[in-house]
Amino acid sequence: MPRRRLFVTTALPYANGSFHIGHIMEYIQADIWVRFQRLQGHEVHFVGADDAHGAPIMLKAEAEGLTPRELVARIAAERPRYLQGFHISFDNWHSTDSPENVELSQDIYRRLRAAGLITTRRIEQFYDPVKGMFLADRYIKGECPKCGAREQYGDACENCSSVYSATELRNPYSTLSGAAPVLRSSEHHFFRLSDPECKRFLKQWLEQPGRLQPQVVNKAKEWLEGSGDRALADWDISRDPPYFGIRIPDLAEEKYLYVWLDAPIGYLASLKNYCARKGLDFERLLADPTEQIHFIGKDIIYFHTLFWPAMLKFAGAPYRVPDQVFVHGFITVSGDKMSKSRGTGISPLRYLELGMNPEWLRYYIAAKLNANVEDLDFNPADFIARVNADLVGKYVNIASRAARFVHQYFGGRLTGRISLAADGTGTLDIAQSVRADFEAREFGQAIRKVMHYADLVNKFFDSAAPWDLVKAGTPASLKLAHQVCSTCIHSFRDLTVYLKPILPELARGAEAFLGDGPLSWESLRHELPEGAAIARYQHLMTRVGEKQLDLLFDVSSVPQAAAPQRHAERQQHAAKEHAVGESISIDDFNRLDLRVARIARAERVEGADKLLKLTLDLGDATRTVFAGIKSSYAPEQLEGRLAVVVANLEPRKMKFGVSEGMVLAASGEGAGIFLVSADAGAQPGMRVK
RNA sequence: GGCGAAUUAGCUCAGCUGGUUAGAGCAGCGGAAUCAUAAUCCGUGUGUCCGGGGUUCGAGUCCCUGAUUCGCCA
Repeated sequence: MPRRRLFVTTALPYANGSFHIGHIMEYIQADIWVRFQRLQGHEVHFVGADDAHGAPIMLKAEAEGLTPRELVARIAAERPRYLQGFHISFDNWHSTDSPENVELSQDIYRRLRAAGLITTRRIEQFYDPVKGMFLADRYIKGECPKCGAREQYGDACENCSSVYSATELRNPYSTLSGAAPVLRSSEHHFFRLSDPECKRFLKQWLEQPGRLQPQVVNKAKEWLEGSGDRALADWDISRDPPYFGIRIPDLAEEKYLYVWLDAPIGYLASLKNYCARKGLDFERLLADPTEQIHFIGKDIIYFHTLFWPAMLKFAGAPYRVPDQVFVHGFITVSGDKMSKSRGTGISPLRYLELGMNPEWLRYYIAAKLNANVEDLDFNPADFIARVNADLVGKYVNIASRAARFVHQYFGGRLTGRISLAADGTGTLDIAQSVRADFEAREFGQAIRKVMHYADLVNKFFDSAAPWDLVKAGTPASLKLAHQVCSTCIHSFRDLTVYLKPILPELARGAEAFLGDGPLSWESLRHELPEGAAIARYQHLMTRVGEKQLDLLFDVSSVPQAAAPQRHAERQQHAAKEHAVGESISIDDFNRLDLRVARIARAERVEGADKLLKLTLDLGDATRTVFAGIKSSYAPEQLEGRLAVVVANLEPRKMKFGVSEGMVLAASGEGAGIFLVSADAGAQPGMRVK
């Protein structure tokens, strides 16, 4: 097998927020593939980076009183904890806000300009006169020109789902300052994606067999070959100041490259930074026969199958077009889309903080991943069953049950293996097919085969019953017992090789037990020698506890980070997460039992920073509720007031007592909590709807 | 609204170009064993393969149509 050289990346996370479970899933997928390739003996360079530029970061930093760099640095500082925590084996982690990226981005821009693929033209856009900046659609709201719905963003109406441009909104205002935006023109730079030569190249690139998943090719071709108003448009790649980004070079006027142009170049910047660190030649490393492979989510197919290959192609050598782009779906939790606001998301940090084994998650994700662009569902009960049954019950159990005999009766030394089945169909040779599955990212299929193998070994052990053989105590029965147990250990070693890309730490423990040094795919070709000594068996993995999962999902006890937001993307309306939640039916609403309550008593709580203890009169009942409103209300202000309470909220045990409901209050980004009250005349116990 | 994808056992999912009584793991139920982290082994599935039409000797698999869900686009 020729040795391959692979340059592998994962999508760059936007540096305005912590990693969420979706990022971690992608890293796990890529990491398993990368580790598999390394076990094959291939040369792999696996890099990531923070995507640091763009308006959202600039504005968020400003809101927090930081410079964009300070904000990005804060986020960057927490990355290693996650990456190490989940055993992601990046060779390098860098940032798009780096000298390498400035150099490469400007170089690519210049080359594209020289190739005649950059044009400029003046366009009119809304401008916020107070804030002094141009406004992207998601920073403009107004009334829908079609149906008149209020509070709609500048690109589409959530009410009637019509699409328009921001300038068509009625009574538009800037969400940044509240000011009415004014039209202002400015010169923009465009990448001529619609150039016939460019389209021809993309078509050929897309159709190259084996490059992309078929679904992805279809999607990209839809965009590429659209006609009329669906035709592929040129790509606006410039932004006016103020902007946190990379200057457009050779221009007197201050203009910046759009963040989506410099973001993927960050892959190369990270590689270049890595090369400098390792004393490698960047250009040589990029050149043939290196395969350039990107793992991405389905939300950014557009950028990675159109813009990115076109940029690289027409920038020319040493840049090279991606050889493969592997697209995965999203992770859902119990069938629900990940949603921080509903608390169904899994916090990777919390997972680690609870001391949960990262390899449980790696295994579970691997077991459910295939090469399709399909969403993957995290189901807690399934997670427990899968991990405990497969890893502890089947795989680890093999070593555990066989090792004792080897030590007790055979001096801790192995003999050769025998056939697993009485009929001689024996050693199950799944090495080739498991290898093909890993290569094709059909991890679920690989695991199915591996676990089938583990099943066979357990059956073999059971039917051979070495405990009876040693009891019989004849030389022949002892010899057979030795062979049976040794065979299990040999098989356990095979299984460990197969699982090593997924479970690197567990494999380390198994390697220590087997005493044969680090395992690789090559290890499958020879077995442990006659008389090889194994170490005493120690537990390799504990079971997942139900309680741990309860804690993982008990989001009410941890403050949730704000939903991380990607930067401007055509395909994603990230900003909506901050706006109105998804719609619910009237039945959903009716499930809430909201009642008017009179605050009979309000007391400070000893030892609580934020809580007040409220005794509520609901007309026919009295409730005790702990409310986190201490920062805004003195207890004596509250007594006698009317409030609105969620009466059918599950009682919640808190440090200071049981809270039997929740008092409604409003709060925003700034300080201040504002209790919702009922107008005079309302009586305690009245239903609110 | 247009285009596309999905819908298979309680759960998570396999089922290639249509072909014998539709599968796996887990859960459940019944049993065995006791080496092993109560792990393991044996037995056990009457599933409108989303609904309805059609093509065919034969359809989970092809065509049409409807429903639901989800994307992309307008």
